[in-house]
Amino acid sequence: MEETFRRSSMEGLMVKEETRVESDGEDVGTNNTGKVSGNKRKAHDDDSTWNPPSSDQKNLGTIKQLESAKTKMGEVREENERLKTLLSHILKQYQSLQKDFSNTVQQNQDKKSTLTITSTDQDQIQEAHEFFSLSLGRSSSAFKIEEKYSNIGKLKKNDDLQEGLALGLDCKFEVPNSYQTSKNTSLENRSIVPKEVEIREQWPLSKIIKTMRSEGDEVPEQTHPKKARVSVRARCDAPTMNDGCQWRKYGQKISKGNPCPRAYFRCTVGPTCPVRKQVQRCSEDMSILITTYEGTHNHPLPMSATAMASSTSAAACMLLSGSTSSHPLGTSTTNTCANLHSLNLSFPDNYKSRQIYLPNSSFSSHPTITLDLTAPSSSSSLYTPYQINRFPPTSLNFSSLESSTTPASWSNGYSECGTQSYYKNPMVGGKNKEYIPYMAENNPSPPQQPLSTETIAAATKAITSDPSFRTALEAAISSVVGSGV
DNA sequence: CGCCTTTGACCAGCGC
DNA sequence: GCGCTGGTCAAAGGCG
Ligand SMILES: [Zn+2]
Repeated sequence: MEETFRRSSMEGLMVKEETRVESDGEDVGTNNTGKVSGNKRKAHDDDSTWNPPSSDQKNLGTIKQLESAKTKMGEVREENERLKTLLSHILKQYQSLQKDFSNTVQQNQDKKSTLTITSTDQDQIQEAHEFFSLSLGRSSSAFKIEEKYSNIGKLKKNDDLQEGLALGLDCKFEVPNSYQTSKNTSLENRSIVPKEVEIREQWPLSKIIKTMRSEGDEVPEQTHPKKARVSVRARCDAPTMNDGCQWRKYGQKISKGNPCPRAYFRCTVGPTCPVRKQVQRCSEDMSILITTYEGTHNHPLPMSATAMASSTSAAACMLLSGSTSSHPLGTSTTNTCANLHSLNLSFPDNYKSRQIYLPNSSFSSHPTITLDLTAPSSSSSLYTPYQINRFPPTSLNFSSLESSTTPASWSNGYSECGTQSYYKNPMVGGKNKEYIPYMAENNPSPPQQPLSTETIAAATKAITSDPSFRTALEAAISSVVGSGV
């Protein structure tokens, strides 16, 4: 399975690479300025030589065209080489990550050997493996995106582009600097929507959960399925964080124990998008803004919004996947995870890790991942040791990550905040075509019963110790933080 | 005019 | 059953 996927994804990569070069050639060819080494191009060249030799000027022009074509061809070849280098780089990283991951899984298994090893664990591990393979499969399209981006000459939206680039790079594949510079090459091509991603059917999580629940006979159907949440704590003076998405406020409440009202927002990018977020100031420190995301988008997202979105969906997957796979519909779970994780983001190197912990809010019935951007950067305080709760807390400390140059806004514990008017965000109004397909929660990944402590713990541990997950979360936060730039 | 925010009403879950 | 609380709805009004 895994191998199959990896292979197929590799083929996809190759095919796309070739396709790209060819199409470039054709583009160039139609302009009569370029030449590419394929047979196709030779045909073009022959065409040009068939011109009646009536005018020397025409011949001269043809020669000049040929020269420039050669030059361009050289450029294309260079780029091709770069891409190949990049590909091998990615593969190397993938392999090392896979090693890491299997190590982690093994450690996990060892630790759990004292406990009863349930089928859930096995499945989980399997899922995780499948995630890797599938995500690489996705990365082929991601790679395509990269390629396309590499052709964008102007770097106006460089930040967003980087996000887009990173978005495609699953499993912490980092873009080599040499490659990044290659974005300076000319040519214009922005149609960057891999169909394979677009096509994916999209299921609201709640629907899925209900479906799953109805399959499981003993569990009574609940009106509010427990959706995983991602909570972000950041210092922010503005009323809300600008995460690149479009939100409509649909409610406000003064919650108990906090004088500051909690605002409820709903994603309005897609008409049926189930994503919600809650924004509330911390009662202890009013400068801290707590933003809680719930659900995953079922529509394409602006570049600036994808990181956060993928993080939430990844979190949802992470927290919900643990108990499902022992059921007949486990395959769907796997898919979900694959989808979600495939959206993992690698990030431009300059992000310092932050605390990420999974208290799984014992106070609410929602499993929650909390990302704390407010603590001093190198703080290593671990949150909440294990407790026996419905959703046992798990803590993570990411400060040990190697990549570390903190953006100024982060190092202060401050994040960029947008204004309330998200719709004013130039990235959102449809002016930009840098939408990347974002599919998530399109497949069932719900628990059919309350998650067992061990399962959740194992799931969170396994996944969060996975570098790609860390990367994804970092990316998400970074996106939120940097989206306003 | 369309989309937004505001805000009180309403609903469901939960504990007693 | 009742009250509390969190979350959502929807009418009303504002804004560009
Ligand atoms: Zn959405």
